[in-house]
Amino acid sequence: MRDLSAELLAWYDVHAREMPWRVGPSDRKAGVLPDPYAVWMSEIMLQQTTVAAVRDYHRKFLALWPTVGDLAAADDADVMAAWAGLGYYARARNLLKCARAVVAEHDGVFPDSYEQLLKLPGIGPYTAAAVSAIAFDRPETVVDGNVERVMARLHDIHAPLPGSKGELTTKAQALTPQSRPGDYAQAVMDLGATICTPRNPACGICPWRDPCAARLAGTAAELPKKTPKKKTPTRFGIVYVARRTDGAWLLETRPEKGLLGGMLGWPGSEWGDEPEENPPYEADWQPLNAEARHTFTHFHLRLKIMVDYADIDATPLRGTFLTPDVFSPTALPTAMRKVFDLAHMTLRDN
DNA sequence: AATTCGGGGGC
DNA sequence: GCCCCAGAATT
Repeated sequence: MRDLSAELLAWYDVHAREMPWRVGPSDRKAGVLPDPYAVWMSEIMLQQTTVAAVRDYHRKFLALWPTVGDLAAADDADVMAAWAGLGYYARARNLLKCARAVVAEHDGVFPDSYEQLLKLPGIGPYTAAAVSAIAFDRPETVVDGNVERVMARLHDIHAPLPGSKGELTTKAQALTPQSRPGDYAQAVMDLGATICTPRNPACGICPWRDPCAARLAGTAAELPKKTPKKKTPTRFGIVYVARRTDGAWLLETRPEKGLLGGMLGWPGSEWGDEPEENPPYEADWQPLNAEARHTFTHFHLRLKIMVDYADIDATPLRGTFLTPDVFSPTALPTAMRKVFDLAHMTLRDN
């Protein structure tokens, strides 16, 4: 019986991807383990997000808040502003909750077990296994999109996701070695990211090409099967962009729950088929020629933009005028940033 | 089991 | 345009 994990680790020793927060295989063999805080930070940011998109944010967060204690003591608004643009903002809210829980409940030290990690905010089955394996070298099994794809192909499993997740997890667990589990977890994911890719898998140079059932059957490129998803509808909305004579912009912090929760945004209507007009204060609002278009996970959004120059003593019913010393457009989520970029062309500096 | 959460890159 | 991405929380 061949040792598949050992063969993959041999491949990983040569082909491990470079990541700023990663301790490579040679250092790990010398007994070096990464900072659990940096590993946890990377895994939260990497949820449904590419390495390329994460790199600069990870560097910025570690520079602003070098330890979990620093992050736990940070202001919520500063963390949300730093996360702006990365998406899935519940991750940022849970990031803070988790940091504060680690300080309050674990004396500022990340727990090393899957069960303890799983209890923390924002840490689910994947991230608990990843932190436990990568940061503490415990033999936990990571199951992300890469592992699902690799297992579906290795075992030629045609049952569609997400229903087949349990079966794929069982297959992945059976392969997880007791030796070098941290390297192995990263090796399977690297394999999926660089060789066993969604389209055009490079089976010819895959370390698992011989034992791969899908390669033998010629079905690798069509796996994993997924249940079909329905198409995304379009919603419409109106936003009101006001600029005061001193340069301040009228903004509001969105509710904690829901889309773009906890982020800054422009006051406006609900988003639906026919948005109602509800300006934040009475004025001669002027429509902008262009509309802001943005696509979220499950719908397209088109925002009609109304603009107004506000008097210095304007008293809005909703939102707060933020002066340039406390507001930067970089703190806006991308949809709201698109509105800013369009409105700013009209509401220029005086 | 389904839905709700962002945003960008590849094709 | 559609698919994917080191998924989690909620319903």
